Amino acid sequence: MAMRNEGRITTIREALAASEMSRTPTLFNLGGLVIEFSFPRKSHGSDYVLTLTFVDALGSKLKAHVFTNSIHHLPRIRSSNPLLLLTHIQIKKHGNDVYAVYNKKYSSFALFDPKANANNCTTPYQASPGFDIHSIDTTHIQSIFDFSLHYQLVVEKNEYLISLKDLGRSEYFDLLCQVVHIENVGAEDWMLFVWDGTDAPPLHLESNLAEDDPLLLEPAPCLLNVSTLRKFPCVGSVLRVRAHVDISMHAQGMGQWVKIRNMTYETHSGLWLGRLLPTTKLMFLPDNEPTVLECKRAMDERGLGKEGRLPFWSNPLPALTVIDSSSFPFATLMDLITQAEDEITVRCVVRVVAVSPFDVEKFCFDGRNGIILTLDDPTARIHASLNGHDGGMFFEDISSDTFKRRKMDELLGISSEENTNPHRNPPWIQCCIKLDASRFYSMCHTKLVAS
DNA sequence: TTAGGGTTTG
Repeated sequence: MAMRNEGRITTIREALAASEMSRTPTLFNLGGLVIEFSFPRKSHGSDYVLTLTFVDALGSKLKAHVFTNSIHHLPRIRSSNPLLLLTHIQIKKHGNDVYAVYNKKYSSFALFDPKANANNCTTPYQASPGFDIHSIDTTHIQSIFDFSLHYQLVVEKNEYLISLKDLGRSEYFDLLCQVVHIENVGAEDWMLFVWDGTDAPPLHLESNLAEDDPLLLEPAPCLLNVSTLRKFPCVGSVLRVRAHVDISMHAQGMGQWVKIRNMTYETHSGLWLGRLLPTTKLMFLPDNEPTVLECKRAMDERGLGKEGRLPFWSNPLPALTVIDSSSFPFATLMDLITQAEDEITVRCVVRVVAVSPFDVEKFCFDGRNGIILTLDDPTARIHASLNGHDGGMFFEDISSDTFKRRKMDELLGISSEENTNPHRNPPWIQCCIKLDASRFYSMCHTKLVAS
């Protein structure tokens, strides 16, 4: 195969033009900044594959497909816009799409973090075995380094880009968000925790409440310890996103902003669960990217006091409950979960998504006896007890079991035409919740309105 | 070789 200009790095534009003209396959050296990439995965052939898009010093973009024997030999993109050098690369066409193909037999690559080595452009953080920096004209490398230091990535907005508050609007979507945590939840299963400061919409639930089912607290099995949860934001929803690929080698420090392109979602027991697709692409964004700044500004406007603690979706608040004291501070359920103090009572706006026992005739509020309520807000879901004196107070104005049943149905969003509506939509209520020294939650100072 | 893709009413 013919190599064009050995040692020289060609511009993308030049390589495309030359490959168009040439009748025989030609190899090129290319260099640029990686702006988007797929997760590493097994190809349908014998190799592992990762695709990426890079931009060169003239602003041209090109996709590259990298095939290697081992998943560990694929490029690792660990920061926003690393510098990529590709040598002995073939340009191929598929329909109207043109892309670079990395062949493990004769191609090589190297990745540099220009921000980490501004003064040393010859030390890659990762290189394929065949890579030799001395085979490339260093003046070309320097020009790409210079370009990288001034490059400002700007996310192109399109109709697929949504915020978490728009979740469910389309089956496939893009998300611009901050990664707050990554957890390995099985051999090949990873969970990504992402946040953009907005509240995911409340979901409808199955009307058919299984007997005394307190519902799941997480959309998929994944237990996080309190120290991890304490690093999560307390306002806005943190979406759990399931990934069936090893995302560990791209794992960033907490707080990295990303654009996830082409993902989807599922729902489980009224909880959102995002899902990465084999075609999902990731873009690391610098903290000063304009769309990121817009996101942060919206968060600042929401404020962090009382207003910021009220679910975006709870206005107007139906008057189903009253509280007997307004002296407790407003909090989200995540405020409560991550609370460092031993004991505290707060005011929350939540939905009652389940109750155990379901049968009101089994309700008993003697001493420590009571019921378990499953409460959620845009930030979390918890089990809270309602017992003893607080339980008595909650139902103080509700005398008969028939009335109690009607009020509980109202609270759980069960429609009176039971057989016609398969879903229920619990209304928002205000309540007080106490966290005790054993980290149990209980509802208190709250009363159902008898009407 | 593999992937490629903004996605299916047959």
